[in-house]
Amino acid sequence: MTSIRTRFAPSPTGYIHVGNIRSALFPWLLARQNKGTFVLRIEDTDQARFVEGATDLIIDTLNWLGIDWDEGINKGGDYGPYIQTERREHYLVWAQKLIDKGLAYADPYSEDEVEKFRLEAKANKKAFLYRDYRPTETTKWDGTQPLRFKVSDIKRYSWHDEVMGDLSAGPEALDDFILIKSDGLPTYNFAHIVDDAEMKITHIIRGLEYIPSIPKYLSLYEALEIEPPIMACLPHILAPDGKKKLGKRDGAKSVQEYRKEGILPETMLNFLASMGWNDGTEQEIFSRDELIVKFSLARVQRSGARFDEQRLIWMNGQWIRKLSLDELYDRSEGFWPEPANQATEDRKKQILGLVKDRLKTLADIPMMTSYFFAEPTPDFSMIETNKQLSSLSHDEISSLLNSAKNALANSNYDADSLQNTLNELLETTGQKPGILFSLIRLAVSWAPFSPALNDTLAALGHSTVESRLDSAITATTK
RNA sequence: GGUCUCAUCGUCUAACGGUUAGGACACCAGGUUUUCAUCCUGGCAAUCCGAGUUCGAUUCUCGGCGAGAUCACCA
Repeated sequence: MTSIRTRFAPSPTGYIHVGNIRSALFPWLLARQNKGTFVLRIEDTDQARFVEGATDLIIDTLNWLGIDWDEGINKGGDYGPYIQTERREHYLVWAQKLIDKGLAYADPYSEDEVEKFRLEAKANKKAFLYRDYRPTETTKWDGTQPLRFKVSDIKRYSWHDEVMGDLSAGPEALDDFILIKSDGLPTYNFAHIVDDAEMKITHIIRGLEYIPSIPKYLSLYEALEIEPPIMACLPHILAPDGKKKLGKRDGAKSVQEYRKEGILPETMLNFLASMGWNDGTEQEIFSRDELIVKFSLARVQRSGARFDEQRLIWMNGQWIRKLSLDELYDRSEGFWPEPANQATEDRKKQILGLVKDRLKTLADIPMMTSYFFAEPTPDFSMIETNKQLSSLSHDEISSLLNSAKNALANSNYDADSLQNTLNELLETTGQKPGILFSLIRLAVSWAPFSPALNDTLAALGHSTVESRLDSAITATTK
């Protein structure tokens, strides 16, 4: 059996959004699972929509996710080039085969004329088919006109789709579509067939918006005498707040945006895979390696799935807790608050370990940790609005803080002895933990929440705690 | 309008034709004797409608309704 070769073939027309990237993930999983080959090809035949730098963005995104390719751009391979605009001669060779067989002809009409046909068909409430207007006589194709495919076998096509099952479509789906545009570049419809054949792609995996076009491809495969590869169409990912296919127009976020919002690549991979796929068990969290082992096209869902950000964030929390501290630290680069730049790696890891259970995204790091690296700004309204603390008078507050300061002065400042000190303090002051600990917590952090008090104090250290308590006492006494 | 596809809790989903229709997110309540979170318990909540096949249908068939995709010199 020949080994599996799959591909991802994006167009460099802008950012990759989360809906697109799944058509990279699934073929990649399939290739890795079968020790096959994954190819990255750039489909840049639409010059009008070409966006400078888009290819780099695609590469960055794939790199971040850990979706690596064996052949293609930046990698080379035996079937290159892997950029369509560099493959013009390849398409011309195949086009010539069709011309020689009388299965391709020059389109004599202007765009306006074709548009008129289209409107006419619409007015008659008929589907527009170019072949209804097929010219009886054509001139030799000189490369300045569009080259059209001449469908010769108008019939119903049936084929098998690895995800959708058995599909079929009637003759209405067949037409004389354009193979090569008047600018000399092929259309997707032609180019991908040539490329996939030359690159020996065994499985084409793409979105289900291609289903209506597949009969056209099948008729072209026949004309070209190419054995069609295995095909699989993926259900759409739908916008979070609608039922429509997720698209840039509806504000679909790019993968990079989620990256900036502190989503881990592990989460993204896991989440995208589990939208429309599951292994039949109750497992929710899958690592990259587990996905590679367990993935199968046969278990891909047929209906569309909404992109649920709440679930994404939940899953991110799961992954944050699952990663080792070192792994998490690696992922945290670029998310630390400004003042943390002065801190050592060990110090940052220590703090990260403290807040790990509290993080939902990496973007929470500054809010959770900044008071460990810089003086917080006291905000006494936090005391006034606190349910437990609001009833305390200024005198009571400064007296409690003073007692705390005195008691803590003798502590060793490790988490255990601090806890002992704090417990003793509860007894001597006769206060409830909810009051005493909340007050100390606020006075040293001025944050809405923080790790366990003893851990927080230990991480801050003796002198910092003391000076923050002093400031709080001074401010209260005033 | 033509062609094509899809259909289980609000959301993501599971269920050889036989289950009290399961899990997860979200939400609600409680516990983990400091906040926030983590973690643990419990709760709420679904087979689009109608026929047919069958002893038995979420599952198979047909018809509706509904939703989506597509009908480019875009991919």
